[in-house]
Amino acid sequence: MSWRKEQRRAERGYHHGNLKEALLQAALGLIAEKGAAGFTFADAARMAGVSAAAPYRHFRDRDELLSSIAQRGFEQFESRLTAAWDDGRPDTVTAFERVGKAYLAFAREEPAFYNAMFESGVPVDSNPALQAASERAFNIIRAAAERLAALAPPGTPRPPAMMMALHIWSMAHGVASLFSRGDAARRKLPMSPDELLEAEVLIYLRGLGFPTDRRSQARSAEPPPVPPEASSGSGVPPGGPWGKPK
Amino acid sequence: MSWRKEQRRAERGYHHGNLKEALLQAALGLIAEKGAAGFTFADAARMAGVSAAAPYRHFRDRDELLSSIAQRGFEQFESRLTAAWDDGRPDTVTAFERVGKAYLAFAREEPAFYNAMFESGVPVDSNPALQAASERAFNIIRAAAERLAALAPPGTPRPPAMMMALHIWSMAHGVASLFSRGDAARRKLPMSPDELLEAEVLIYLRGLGFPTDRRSQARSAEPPPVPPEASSGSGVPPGGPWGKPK
DNA sequence: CGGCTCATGTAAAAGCCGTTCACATGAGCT
DNA sequence: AGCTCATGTGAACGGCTTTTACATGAGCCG
Repeated sequence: MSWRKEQRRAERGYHHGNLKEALLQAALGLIAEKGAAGFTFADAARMAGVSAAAPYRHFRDRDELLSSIAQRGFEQFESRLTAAWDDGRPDTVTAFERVGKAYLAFAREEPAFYNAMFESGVPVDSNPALQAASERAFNIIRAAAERLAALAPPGTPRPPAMMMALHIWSMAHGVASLFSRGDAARRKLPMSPDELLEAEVLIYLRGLGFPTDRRSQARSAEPPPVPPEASSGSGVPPGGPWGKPK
Repeated sequence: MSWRKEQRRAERGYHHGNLKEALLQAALGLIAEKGAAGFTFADAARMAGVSAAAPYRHFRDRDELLSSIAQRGFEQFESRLTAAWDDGRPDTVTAFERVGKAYLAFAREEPAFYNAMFESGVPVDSNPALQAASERAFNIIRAAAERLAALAPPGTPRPPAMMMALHIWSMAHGVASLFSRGDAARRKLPMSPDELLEAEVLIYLRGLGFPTDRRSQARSAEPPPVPPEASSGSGVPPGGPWGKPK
């Protein structure tokens, strides 16, 4: 009856316009605030200005909303990782590290998505689209690992790219999940999560025999002739991947 | 009124005997079944055979129960890690890898505890006792890293033990959280989580310059005279830390 | 042994949430 | 204008959390 309601109806088109989108946005905000566990279907409805039953016209239940958000999260995640990887430019190792940073940045800047994707208890296989999105995201890491593996110094056995990808993923997820979540109470660290992960990945790559000091890394993705000293123990950059934190 | 109730009263002593313990056990079972998110205070009360209000005599609210379980989890975790570390016997690297395996074993065998500790959204600092227990557990890893760092091959800069500990923790947590949770739907892997983590840690240690083939590792914790070839690139075990999975 | 007291448990109630169902409404088509 | 179907509403059910007033019986004190 109130003119306010009429006006709102006018602003948006039909009934609500696009309740589905509004609910997704509201849920995203609520999850960012109170976590996926604290998020409530009714709250999202209230925030969108509709009754508590309305959301059921767009989502089978609360879990489906969560799953939709997780799916969207994986899609954005994929595009961020893709951009960071930038097809291995300017060189494979640099791009690889950028992917690691992008992983952490996503966890930090999109806590709601990250929460829905990895910490909400939504099983990845609850929804084929979700599963597919998750795999597409992982495939970025996998493709990067593939390129990196191809650069393995000759003479040493070539590491399986899949394994490398899983290792990198576990490191990034471990750091993000333990140390890199914004406002929520987390552990105290002697260095930033970014630095922590960067050092971890560098040490790991060195363990695989990759030269990890920038000087020896050619700018092209094509394997340059590796100077023999680069894969020996003395190729360690002075100070190591750690060193004084800035 | 029912004789059944009377009998139960007889079996246990006073009122219930030890409701607190019964509630903790019930909650543990429920969390193992349905996850920390699905666990309900009322269910635990029902399982213990008391009214829904009774638990409030022992826990301020549901969160405090969860936090108590997380605390207990960290205590058991600490004792498991301590046993696995076994003060670095028979040699530091072997013991170190055993700690990694113990980490995964705990996540796999005590999903309820692991869930409450790391995935329930309970902030570590919600309870000083919880925080302390968590730190004690981490200190095991830290102490192990300290011993390992002391073995760093001479000539190379010594890695900070704290950083190593954080790296190892993030790897173990990453693998456990992404791949190593029992019944819940998880990703498919080309190798077991244990193998994945073992390879990851070995590569990492090699990246720090540690000799990682067993032959070159003395049984004592005292640094043996490191043969110079052990820290060079040719010290790689044939096949690398991966190789055919058994 | 009798009675007091306090910890421990119960019942009932308020408030919230998820979910369902019958019903209302209005957008777009004929 | 009228039909129809997608979309939103209101009311209702059961369940959960938490609080409050009340019950009970264990252990102590005389």
